[in-house]
Amino acid sequence: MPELPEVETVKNGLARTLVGHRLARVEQHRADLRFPLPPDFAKRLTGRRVEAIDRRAKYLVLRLDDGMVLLCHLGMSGRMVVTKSGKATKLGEFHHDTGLRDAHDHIVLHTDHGWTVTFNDPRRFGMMDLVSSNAMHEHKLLKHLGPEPLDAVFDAARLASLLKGKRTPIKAAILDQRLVVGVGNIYACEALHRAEISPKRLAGKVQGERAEKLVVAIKDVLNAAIKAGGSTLRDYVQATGELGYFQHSFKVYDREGEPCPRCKAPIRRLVQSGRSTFYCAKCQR
DNA sequence: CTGCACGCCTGCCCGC
DNA sequence: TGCGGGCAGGCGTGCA
Repeated sequence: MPELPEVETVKNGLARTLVGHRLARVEQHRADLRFPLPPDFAKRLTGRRVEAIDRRAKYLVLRLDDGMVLLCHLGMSGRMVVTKSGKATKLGEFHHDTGLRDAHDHIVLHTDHGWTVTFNDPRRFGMMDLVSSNAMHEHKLLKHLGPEPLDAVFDAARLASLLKGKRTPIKAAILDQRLVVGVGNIYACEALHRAEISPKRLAGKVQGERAEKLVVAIKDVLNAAIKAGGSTLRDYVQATGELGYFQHSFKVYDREGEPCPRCKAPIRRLVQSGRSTFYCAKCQR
């Protein structure tokens, strides 16, 4: 489910349920997700109070009352399903009154006030880890991450300098989490369309005016998507059951053959480093 | 160092 | 109806 706007939406949904509450019981149904879960994972979470929930890049950061942090990444197909008394609040199609568990419900957190948060991830590209709060930014998976795109420090000058001399296509560059975090395949396509930049343009040649337009496009598209509650694809459901609706605002993503909303030329699809890119060959240069 | 293909998984959709 | 191929919001690894 996740690019930055979806993770941000999940974060907000989880915060309402978890912050200020203790994890009275934790179910762990697998030893590993993408990576092995740490030893005594469920045991170490049990009894902890969730102090706050943050986001870094596409990682959820649950701050616990013992100075530890629960890091979660949703991968491609991970979801957090919030339920009460074993029933979905809405639309949680696999949480029936019977209490039957879905085959991909890997971790279930039960709070001290009768709510559950279920991490469900069919493809298991997601991850969870426990790390001390102090050491979090030195975590192997976090230490090379680039700037947050919505931070003020991420501006045209910063982007231009990050791209300078890069010989990869700009589409690949903005997907690279070492350059800037949070932008995934959908929002990369959408941001490049907004900025009228071809996904094939050499990253190093996105400078000056183009870098300015791209920074604005990235920030605008992410902010608009957050406001819409993220994008809901293939019937996936957000944390509390509400559906994000930004997918209705896609200009190019998954719209091959449809007319470009700006110039009416047909949207094209191409594959770059193994991933679909959707773009308008006429107005993106 | 850089850029890119591959693999990790399951599920769904399409064409035959 | 069944089956195979291609595709899917991510990212670490290993290769040239």
